[in-house]
Amino acid sequence: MSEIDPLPTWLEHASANPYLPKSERAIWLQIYDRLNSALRDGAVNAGERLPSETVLAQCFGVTRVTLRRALRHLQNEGLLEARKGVGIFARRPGMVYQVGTGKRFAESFDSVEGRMTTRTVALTKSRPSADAIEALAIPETAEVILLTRLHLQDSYPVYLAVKELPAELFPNFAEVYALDHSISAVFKAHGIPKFSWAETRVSGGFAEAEEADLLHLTPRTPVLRTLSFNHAPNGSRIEFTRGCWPLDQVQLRFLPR
Amino acid sequence: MSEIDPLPTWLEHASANPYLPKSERAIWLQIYDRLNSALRDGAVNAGERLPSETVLAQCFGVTRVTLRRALRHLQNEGLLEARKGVGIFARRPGMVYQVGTGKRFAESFDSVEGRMTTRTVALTKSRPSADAIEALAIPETAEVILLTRLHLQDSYPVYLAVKELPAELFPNFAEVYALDHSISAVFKAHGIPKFSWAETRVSGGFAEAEEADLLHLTPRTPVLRTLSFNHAPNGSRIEFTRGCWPLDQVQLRFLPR
DNA sequence: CAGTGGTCTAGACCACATG
DNA sequence: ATGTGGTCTAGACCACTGG
Repeated sequence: MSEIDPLPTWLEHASANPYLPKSERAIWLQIYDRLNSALRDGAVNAGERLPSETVLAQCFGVTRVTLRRALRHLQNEGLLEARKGVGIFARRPGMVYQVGTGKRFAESFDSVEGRMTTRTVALTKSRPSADAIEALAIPETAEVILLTRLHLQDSYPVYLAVKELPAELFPNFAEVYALDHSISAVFKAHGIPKFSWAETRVSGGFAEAEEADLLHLTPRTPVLRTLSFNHAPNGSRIEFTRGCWPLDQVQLRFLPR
Repeated sequence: MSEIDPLPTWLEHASANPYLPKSERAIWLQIYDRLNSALRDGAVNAGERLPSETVLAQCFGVTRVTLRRALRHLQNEGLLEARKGVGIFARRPGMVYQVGTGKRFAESFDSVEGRMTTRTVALTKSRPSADAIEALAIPETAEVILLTRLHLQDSYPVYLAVKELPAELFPNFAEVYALDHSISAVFKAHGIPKFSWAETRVSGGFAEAEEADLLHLTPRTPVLRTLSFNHAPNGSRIEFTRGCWPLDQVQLRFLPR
């Protein structure tokens, strides 16, 4: 940080009345409350960097350990991201994504404000994962196309997808996909003009290092995980997707039809 | 604990070679690994109490702070539950519950091993919550039946449900429900022999104090939350349910039909 | 009452990213 | 070289639970 570096106004206020020492509520929770408000009220903007832990600890009149406890919980809730050696940054407060069923996945984001884009992180071939073997009903010696994509809203990552597809069915995957990064274009080019959603499973987990990096989360942050299956009209299974979502930023919506 | 209280065998082993001081992996993560294995391998049985934090810290040759870090993560994963003033207990490692759609909720647990039971925690009347007002399409001045139920597998809590139903539609709710604690029996008694699932929304969150207590979780543990809606054949909305699940213990499964 | 987990302090060293 | 977050120590006091 620069030489004198003035405190943000929201922090000055906190600095004056740091916390209530004999309150019912633990000190770290009071600090959590204040930071939480500052983040949700917009006193701190998304992407903005917070003062360092040392400075914050001094402002609130506590040890770094106590301060870090508050920070850790805000990270778990997806409001903050810590970058080692760099600083702590405000994430965007959770918007709700209505990821429906019955409709194609791309349409799921229609109701979202802002521009949704997709970044292709990796495209390789490999052996299928254990889940994919079962989901796609292929032998473990088969080859799959492994496609990792990151979905962004206004250049902000909100969803990480790792897809596995039977390589045998899509000999020209890379070529077609390169054109406009569209999966359905690949399907169409291989004689599958329509495909339909077969099943989705939702569970919870914790962000691995790479997931955290791509999603701008602190490692080991809780996340929502999805397993999805698509099949062709003839019933053959053509796509298996593992999804990873920041826990607070998504609301998955399922309708009977 | 009793006077001399011998260490469990799995701990003795750890005690001898506590951790690798100059390893890549952080000390607390190495401790996490050991405890994790002990819990998943069955070296510690579900419901069993661990030695106190002080004892564990000594065994692993670390401070309580470091040990507690490992414990906290195991709590987040639903493997441990800390009870203040009492001790730390092993939870049952996560089983997967296939909570389907299209079928009635009770059937969702059919595939589960062990005996599923339901405990009625509370049954009162009150004003509808904000979510319920929208979900049930009732005015905020209306009255709802507020029903809290805990679902157990072999007397182990796996799912907490808070239901809201328009009181107007079910004048004899309490009487009928008292007979065999069945919701569908109540519906039937009020002229609704059939009802169908309308929608489910899934999101994440963190266990409140009461939720944690009922589900045998440590407070602020990450959980899966569901919002479900049921309606009668004529389309009127008759039930709104908020569900809370231990993050690791559930896999929600959604099919198109 | 004694033992437990929950909280907090005041230091310290490290790996990492940036200029 | 500097400042950052990540880790760890060695104490301490508290509120709670159970016998």
